[in-house]
Amino acid sequence: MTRFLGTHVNRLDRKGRVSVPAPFRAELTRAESDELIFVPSHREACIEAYTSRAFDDLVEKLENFDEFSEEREDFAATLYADAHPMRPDSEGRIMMPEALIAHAGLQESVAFIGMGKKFQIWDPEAARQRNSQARARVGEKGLTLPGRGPARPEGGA
Amino acid sequence: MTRFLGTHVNRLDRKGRVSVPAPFRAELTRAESDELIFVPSHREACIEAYTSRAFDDLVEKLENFDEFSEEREDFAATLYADAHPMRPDSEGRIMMPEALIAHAGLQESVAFIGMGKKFQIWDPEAARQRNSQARARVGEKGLTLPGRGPARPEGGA
DNA sequence: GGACCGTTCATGGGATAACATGGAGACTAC
DNA sequence: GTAGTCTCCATGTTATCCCATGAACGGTCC
Repeated sequence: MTRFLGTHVNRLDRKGRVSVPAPFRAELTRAESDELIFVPSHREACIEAYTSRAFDDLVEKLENFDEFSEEREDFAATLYADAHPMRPDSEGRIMMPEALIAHAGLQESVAFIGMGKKFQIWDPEAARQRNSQARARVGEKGLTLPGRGPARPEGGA
Repeated sequence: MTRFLGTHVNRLDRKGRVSVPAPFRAELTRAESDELIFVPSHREACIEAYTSRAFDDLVEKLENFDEFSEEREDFAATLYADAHPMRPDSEGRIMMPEALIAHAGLQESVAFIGMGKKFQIWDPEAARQRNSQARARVGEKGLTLPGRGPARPEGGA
Protein backbone atom coordinates (compact mmCIF):
# COMPACT_ATOMS: atom_id res chain seq x y z
CA MET A 1 0.00 0.00 0.00
CA THR A 2 1.29 3.42 -0.89
CA ARG A 3 1.72 5.83 1.97
CA PHE A 4 2.22 9.50 1.31
CA LEU A 5 3.52 11.27 4.38
CA GLY A 6 4.53 14.76 5.36
CA THR A 7 4.28 18.21 3.84
CA HIS A 8 6.55 19.44 1.05
CA VAL A 9 6.53 22.91 -0.49
CA ASN A 10 7.82 23.36 -4.03
CA ARG A 11 7.84 26.15 -6.56
CA LEU A 12 5.42 26.46 -9.44
CA ASP A 13 7.52 27.87 -12.28
CA ARG A 14 6.24 30.25 -14.92
CA LYS A 15 5.58 27.39 -17.29
CA GLY A 16 3.16 25.91 -14.80
CA ARG A 17 5.45 23.07 -13.79
CA VAL A 18 6.14 21.84 -10.29
CA SER A 19 8.35 19.05 -8.96
CA VAL A 20 6.57 16.20 -7.26
CA PRO A 21 8.42 15.74 -3.94
CA ALA A 22 11.02 13.01 -4.18
CA PRO A 23 9.50 10.91 -1.37
CA PHE A 24 6.17 10.90 -3.17
CA ARG A 25 7.87 9.93 -6.41
CA ALA A 26 9.49 7.07 -4.55
CA GLU A 27 6.04 5.88 -3.49
CA LEU A 28 4.92 5.93 -7.09
CA THR A 29 7.90 3.86 -8.09
CA ARG A 30 7.01 1.44 -5.37
CA ALA A 31 3.45 1.26 -6.63
CA GLU A 32 4.82 0.40 -10.08
CA SER A 33 2.76 3.08 -11.76
CA ASP A 34 3.76 6.72 -11.98
CA GLU A 35 0.30 7.79 -13.03
CA LEU A 36 -1.52 10.26 -10.82
CA ILE A 37 -5.13 11.36 -11.05
CA PHE A 38 -5.80 14.91 -9.94
CA VAL A 39 -9.32 15.88 -8.97
CA PRO A 40 -10.45 19.24 -7.59
CA SER A 41 -11.78 18.72 -4.11
CA HIS A 42 -15.45 19.62 -3.99
CA ARG A 43 -15.29 20.52 -0.32
CA GLU A 44 -12.14 22.55 -0.05
CA ALA A 45 -9.87 24.75 -2.12
CA CYS A 46 -7.38 22.03 -2.88
CA ILE A 47 -6.54 19.26 -5.30
CA GLU A 48 -6.86 15.59 -4.43
CA ALA A 49 -4.16 13.39 -5.96
CA TYR A 50 -4.75 9.67 -6.30
CA THR A 51 -2.59 6.90 -7.54
CA SER A 52 -4.05 4.98 -10.41
CA ARG A 53 -5.02 2.21 -8.04
CA ALA A 54 -6.57 4.45 -5.40
CA PHE A 55 -8.65 6.08 -8.08
CA ASP A 56 -9.86 2.70 -9.28
CA ASP A 57 -11.01 1.92 -5.77
CA LEU A 58 -12.95 5.14 -5.74
CA VAL A 59 -14.55 4.38 -9.04
CA GLU A 60 -15.50 0.88 -8.10
CA LYS A 61 -18.53 2.21 -6.27
CA LEU A 62 -19.93 3.16 -9.64
CA GLU A 63 -20.55 -0.45 -10.49
CA ASN A 64 -23.21 -0.61 -7.80
CA PHE A 65 -25.51 1.55 -9.88
CA ASP A 66 -27.58 0.48 -12.86
CA GLU A 67 -26.39 1.36 -16.30
CA PHE A 68 -28.04 4.61 -17.41
CA SER A 69 -29.53 5.30 -13.99
CA GLU A 70 -29.46 8.94 -13.05
CA GLU A 71 -27.38 8.17 -10.00
CA ARG A 72 -24.73 6.48 -12.02
CA GLU A 73 -24.53 9.16 -14.64
CA ASP A 74 -24.30 11.86 -11.99
CA PHE A 75 -21.67 9.99 -10.12
CA ALA A 76 -19.62 9.33 -13.23
CA ALA A 77 -19.81 12.93 -14.35
CA THR A 78 -18.73 14.15 -10.94
CA LEU A 79 -15.87 11.74 -10.67
CA TYR A 80 -14.51 11.64 -14.18
CA ALA A 81 -15.28 14.92 -15.86
CA ASP A 82 -12.92 17.02 -13.76
CA ALA A 83 -10.24 14.39 -13.36
CA HIS A 84 -6.78 15.08 -14.78
CA PRO A 85 -4.49 12.15 -15.40
CA MET A 86 -0.92 13.27 -14.81
CA ARG A 87 2.45 11.68 -15.33
CA PRO A 88 5.66 13.21 -14.01
CA ASP A 89 8.16 14.09 -16.75
CA SER A 90 11.75 12.88 -16.87
CA GLU A 91 12.64 15.44 -14.18
CA GLY A 92 9.84 14.35 -11.89
CA ARG A 93 7.73 17.39 -12.59
CA ILE A 94 4.11 17.75 -13.59
CA MET A 95 2.28 20.44 -15.52
CA MET A 96 -0.48 21.91 -13.39
CA PRO A 97 -3.63 22.38 -15.43
CA GLU A 98 -4.95 25.92 -15.43
CA ALA A 99 -8.31 24.85 -14.02
CA LEU A 100 -6.71 23.23 -11.00
CA ILE A 101 -4.41 26.16 -10.34
CA ALA A 102 -7.48 28.35 -10.24
CA HIS A 103 -9.49 25.99 -8.09
CA ALA A 104 -6.80 25.73 -5.44
CA GLY A 105 -5.76 29.37 -5.72
CA LEU A 106 -2.15 28.41 -6.34
CA GLN A 107 0.50 31.05 -6.76
CA GLU A 108 4.26 30.62 -6.87
CA SER A 109 4.45 27.98 -4.16
CA VAL A 110 2.46 24.82 -3.71
CA ALA A 111 2.25 22.48 -0.74
CA PHE A 112 2.08 18.72 -1.20
CA ILE A 113 0.39 17.16 1.80
CA GLY A 114 0.57 13.44 2.38
CA MET A 115 -2.73 11.79 3.30
CA GLY A 116 -1.80 8.14 3.27
CA LYS A 117 -3.01 6.49 0.11
CA LYS A 118 -3.56 9.86 -1.53
CA PHE A 119 -2.18 13.37 -1.14
CA GLN A 120 -3.47 16.90 -1.48
CA ILE A 121 -2.12 20.00 -3.13
CA TRP A 122 -2.71 23.37 -1.50
CA ASP A 123 -1.61 26.92 -1.47
CA PRO A 124 0.79 26.82 1.52
CA GLU A 125 -0.95 29.55 3.47
CA ALA A 126 -4.41 28.05 2.95
CA ALA A 127 -3.06 24.70 4.08
CA ARG A 128 -1.71 26.22 7.26
CA GLN A 129 -5.09 27.67 8.13
CA ARG A 130 -6.91 24.49 7.31
CA ASN A 131 -4.55 22.45 9.45
CA SER A 132 -4.83 24.60 12.52
CA GLN A 133 -8.62 24.56 12.25
CA ALA A 134 -8.65 20.81 11.80
CA ARG A 135 -6.40 20.40 14.78
CA ALA A 136 -8.66 22.56 16.88
CA ARG A 137 -11.73 20.56 15.91
CA VAL A 138 -10.07 17.30 16.68
CA GLY A 139 -8.99 18.64 20.02
CA GLU A 140 -12.30 20.07 21.17
CA LYS A 141 -14.31 17.08 20.09
CA GLY A 142 -11.86 14.60 21.49
CA LEU A 143 -12.22 12.54 18.38
CA THR A 144 -11.12 8.98 18.23
CA LEU A 145 -11.01 6.70 15.25
CA PRO A 146 -14.07 4.68 14.40
CA GLY A 147 -13.55 1.42 15.98
CA ARG A 148 -14.47 -1.83 17.35
CA GLY A 149 -16.95 -2.20 20.19
CA PRO A 150 -19.09 0.43 21.91
CA ALA A 151 -16.33 1.62 24.18
CA ARG A 152 -18.04 4.96 24.68
CA PRO A 153 -21.73 5.87 24.64
CA GLU A 154 -21.10 8.55 22.04
CA GLY A 155 -23.99 10.16 20.11
CA GLY A 156 -24.98 7.47 17.63
CA ALA A 157 -25.62 4.04 19.15
CA MET B 1 -9.86 -1.47 -19.25
CA THR B 2 -10.16 1.83 -21.07
CA ARG B 3 -10.48 4.89 -18.90
CA PHE B 4 -11.56 8.15 -20.46
CA LEU B 5 -10.83 11.00 -18.09
CA GLY B 6 -11.21 14.73 -18.05
CA THR B 7 -12.85 17.37 -20.19
CA HIS B 8 -11.39 18.52 -23.49
CA VAL B 9 -12.82 21.26 -25.65
CA ASN B 10 -12.05 21.23 -29.36
CA ARG B 11 -13.30 23.16 -32.37
CA LEU B 12 -15.83 21.87 -34.83
CA ASP B 13 -14.70 23.27 -38.18
CA ARG B 14 -17.08 24.32 -40.91
CA LYS B 15 -16.69 20.97 -42.61
CA GLY B 16 -18.07 19.24 -39.54
CA ARG B 17 -14.74 17.80 -38.45
CA VAL B 18 -13.40 17.76 -34.92
CA SER B 19 -10.22 16.34 -33.38
CA VAL B 20 -10.68 13.55 -30.91
CA PRO B 21 -8.56 14.62 -27.91
CA ALA B 22 -5.14 12.98 -27.98
CA PRO B 23 -5.54 11.29 -24.57
CA PHE B 24 -8.74 9.66 -25.77
CA ARG B 25 -7.03 8.52 -28.96
CA ALA B 26 -4.32 7.03 -26.81
CA GLU B 27 -6.98 5.03 -24.96
CA LEU B 28 -8.27 3.72 -28.27
CA THR B 29 -4.79 2.65 -29.24
CA ARG B 30 -4.50 0.90 -25.93
CA ALA B 31 -7.80 -0.88 -26.55
CA GLU B 32 -6.41 -2.05 -29.91
CA SER B 33 -9.42 -0.78 -31.78
CA ASP B 34 -9.90 2.78 -32.96
CA GLU B 35 -13.57 2.24 -33.67
CA LEU B 36 -16.04 4.41 -31.81
CA ILE B 37 -19.82 4.05 -31.68
CA PHE B 38 -21.73 7.29 -31.31
CA VAL B 39 -25.27 7.14 -30.00
CA PRO B 40 -27.50 10.09 -29.16
CA SER B 41 -28.22 10.02 -25.46
CA HIS B 42 -31.86 9.23 -24.77
CA ARG B 43 -31.79 11.20 -21.54
CA GLU B 44 -29.82 14.31 -22.31
CA ALA B 45 -28.72 16.60 -25.09
CA CYS B 46 -25.44 14.87 -25.68
CA ILE B 47 -23.77 12.09 -27.61
CA GLU B 48 -22.59 8.88 -25.97
CA ALA B 49 -19.36 7.50 -27.41
CA TYR B 50 -18.46 3.87 -26.84
CA THR B 51 -15.47 1.84 -27.73
CA SER B 52 -16.23 -1.21 -29.75
CA ARG B 53 -15.91 -3.34 -26.65
CA ALA B 54 -18.00 -1.12 -24.38
CA PHE B 55 -20.75 -1.20 -26.97
CA ASP B 56 -20.63 -4.97 -27.05
CA ASP B 57 -21.01 -5.07 -23.29
CA LEU B 58 -24.01 -2.83 -23.54
CA VAL B 59 -25.60 -5.05 -26.15
CA GLU B 60 -25.00 -8.04 -23.99
CA LYS B 61 -26.89 -6.47 -21.13
CA LEU B 62 -29.72 -5.83 -23.51
CA GLU B 63 -29.91 -9.54 -24.28
CA ASN B 64 -30.67 -10.17 -20.65
CA PHE B 65 -33.95 -8.33 -20.85
CA ASP B 66 -37.14 -10.26 -21.45
CA GLU B 67 -37.33 -11.26 -25.05
CA PHE B 68 -40.48 -9.44 -26.08
CA SER B 69 -40.72 -6.81 -23.43
CA GLU B 70 -41.59 -3.39 -24.64
CA GLU B 71 -38.68 -2.09 -22.68
CA ARG B 72 -36.27 -4.20 -24.60
CA GLU B 73 -37.67 -3.24 -27.95
CA ASP B 74 -37.42 0.40 -27.09
CA PHE B 75 -33.91 0.06 -25.86
CA ALA B 76 -32.84 -1.88 -28.89
CA ALA B 77 -34.38 0.69 -31.19
CA THR B 78 -32.59 3.51 -29.44
CA LEU B 79 -29.33 1.70 -29.28
CA TYR B 80 -29.02 0.29 -32.77
CA ALA B 81 -31.03 2.50 -35.05
CA ASP B 82 -29.34 5.75 -34.19
CA ALA B 83 -25.85 4.38 -33.74
CA HIS B 84 -23.04 5.85 -35.81
CA PRO B 85 -19.82 3.88 -36.08
CA MET B 86 -16.92 6.29 -36.38
CA ARG B 87 -13.21 5.97 -37.02
CA PRO B 88 -10.76 8.84 -36.60
CA ASP B 89 -8.93 9.81 -39.80
CA SER B 90 -5.17 10.05 -40.22
CA GLU B 91 -5.22 13.37 -38.37
CA GLY B 92 -7.22 11.96 -35.49
CA ARG B 93 -10.39 13.76 -36.50
CA ILE B 94 -13.92 12.53 -36.97
CA MET B 95 -16.78 13.82 -39.10
CA MET B 96 -19.72 14.66 -36.88
CA PRO B 97 -22.98 13.42 -38.42
CA GLU B 98 -25.54 16.15 -38.92
CA ALA B 99 -28.14 14.34 -36.83
CA LEU B 100 -25.84 14.17 -33.83
CA ILE B 101 -24.79 17.79 -34.14
CA ALA B 102 -28.46 18.71 -34.02
CA HIS B 103 -29.25 16.37 -31.14
CA ALA B 104 -26.50 17.78 -28.95
CA GLY B 105 -26.98 21.35 -30.13
CA LEU B 106 -23.33 21.64 -31.09
CA GLN B 107 -21.93 24.89 -32.39
CA GLU B 108 -18.32 25.82 -33.03
CA SER B 109 -16.92 24.21 -29.88
CA VAL B 110 -17.53 20.75 -28.53
CA ALA B 111 -16.60 19.28 -25.17
CA PHE B 112 -15.39 15.70 -24.87
CA ILE B 113 -16.14 14.46 -21.38
CA GLY B 114 -14.51 11.32 -20.07
CA MET B 115 -16.88 8.95 -18.27
CA GLY B 116 -14.62 5.97 -17.72
CA LYS B 117 -15.30 3.26 -20.25
CA LYS B 118 -17.22 5.68 -22.47
CA PHE B 119 -17.22 9.40 -23.08
CA GLN B 120 -19.80 12.01 -23.91
CA ILE B 121 -19.87 14.90 -26.34
CA TRP B 122 -21.58 18.11 -25.33
CA ASP B 123 -21.91 21.72 -26.13
CA PRO B 124 -19.43 23.16 -23.58
CA GLU B 125 -21.93 25.44 -21.89
CA ALA B 126 -24.55 22.71 -21.58
CA ALA B 127 -21.91 20.43 -20.14
CA ARG B 128 -21.02 22.96 -17.50
CA GLN B 129 -24.62 23.16 -16.39
CA ARG B 130 -25.07 19.42 -16.38
CA ASN B 131 -21.94 18.93 -14.30
CA SER B 132 -22.90 21.38 -11.63
CA GLN B 133 -26.37 19.86 -11.42
CA ALA B 134 -24.95 16.36 -11.22
CA ARG B 135 -22.63 17.47 -8.47
CA ALA B 136 -25.48 19.02 -6.54
CA ARG B 137 -27.64 15.89 -6.85
CA VAL B 138 -24.81 13.65 -5.77
CA GLY B 139 -24.12 15.95 -2.85
CA GLU B 140 -27.66 16.07 -1.56
CA LYS B 141 -28.02 12.32 -1.72
CA GLY B 142 -24.99 12.01 0.47
CA LEU B 143 -23.19 9.66 -1.86
CA THR B 144 -19.56 9.14 -1.11
CA LEU B 145 -17.28 11.21 -3.25
CA PRO B 146 -13.63 11.84 -3.74
CA GLY B 147 -12.44 12.78 -0.33
CA ARG B 148 -13.75 11.43 2.91
CA GLY B 149 -16.95 9.78 3.86
CA PRO B 150 -19.90 11.94 4.87
CA ALA B 151 -20.32 11.97 8.63
CA ARG B 152 -16.83 12.22 9.98
CA PRO B 153 -14.49 15.19 9.73
CA GLU B 154 -10.92 14.70 8.57
CA GLY B 155 -10.25 11.12 9.41
CA GLY B 156 -6.62 10.15 9.32
CA ALA B 157 -6.89 7.15 7.03
C1' DG C 1 35.23 17.70 15.30
C1' DG C 2 35.51 19.75 11.06
C1' DA C 3 36.59 20.16 6.20
C1' DC C 4 35.91 17.81 1.84
C1' DC C 5 33.49 15.35 -1.64
C1' DG C 6 29.71 13.03 -3.97
C1' DT C 7 24.89 12.49 -4.62
C1' DT C 8 20.27 13.70 -4.71
C1' DC C 9 16.91 17.29 -5.57
C1' DA C 10 14.64 21.27 -7.07
C1' DT C 11 14.61 24.57 -10.62
C1' DG C 12 15.53 27.33 -14.92
C1' DG C 13 15.82 27.76 -19.89
C1' DG C 14 16.27 26.37 -24.75
C1' DA C 15 15.37 22.85 -28.29
C1' DT C 16 12.10 19.49 -30.07
C1' DA C 17 8.04 16.92 -30.94
C1' DA C 18 3.05 16.52 -30.48
C1' DC C 19 -1.27 18.44 -31.21
C1' DA C 20 -5.23 21.02 -32.92
C1' DT C 21 -6.74 23.35 -36.77
C1' DG C 22 -7.24 25.40 -41.39
C1' DG C 23 -7.37 24.78 -46.23
C1' DA C 24 -6.34 22.82 -51.00
C1' DG C 25 -7.23 19.37 -54.15
C1' DA C 26 -8.57 14.29 -55.50
C1' DC C 27 -11.94 10.98 -55.46
C1' DT C 28 -16.70 9.01 -55.28
C1' DA C 29 -21.66 8.77 -55.66
C1' DC C 30 -25.61 10.30 -57.37
C1' DG D 1 -21.96 18.35 -62.99
C1' DT D 2 -22.11 18.82 -58.13
C1' DA D 3 -22.18 17.83 -53.45
C1' DG D 4 -20.13 15.50 -50.00
C1' DT D 5 -15.86 12.93 -48.28
C1' DC D 6 -11.35 11.77 -47.68
C1' DT D 7 -6.33 12.46 -48.11
C1' DC D 8 -2.64 15.30 -47.76
C1' DC D 9 -0.03 19.31 -46.49
C1' DA D 10 0.90 23.73 -43.84
C1' DT D 11 0.95 26.32 -39.60
C1' DG D 12 0.76 28.30 -34.88
C1' DT D 13 0.56 26.81 -30.30
C1' DT D 14 1.53 24.01 -26.48
C1' DA D 15 3.58 20.46 -23.97
C1' DT D 16 7.65 17.47 -23.45
C1' DC D 17 12.43 16.36 -23.52
C1' DC D 18 17.10 17.43 -22.54
C1' DC D 19 20.86 19.76 -20.48
C1' DA D 20 22.76 23.03 -17.02
C1' DT D 21 22.93 25.18 -12.44
C1' DG D 22 22.97 25.52 -7.63
C1' DA D 23 21.49 24.35 -3.10
C1' DA D 24 21.00 20.77 0.55
C1' DC D 25 22.22 16.68 2.54
C1' DG D 26 24.97 12.69 4.05
C1' DG D 27 29.02 10.31 4.52
C1' DT D 28 33.95 9.94 4.97
C1' DC D 29 38.49 10.80 6.03
C1' DC D 30 41.89 13.29 8.14
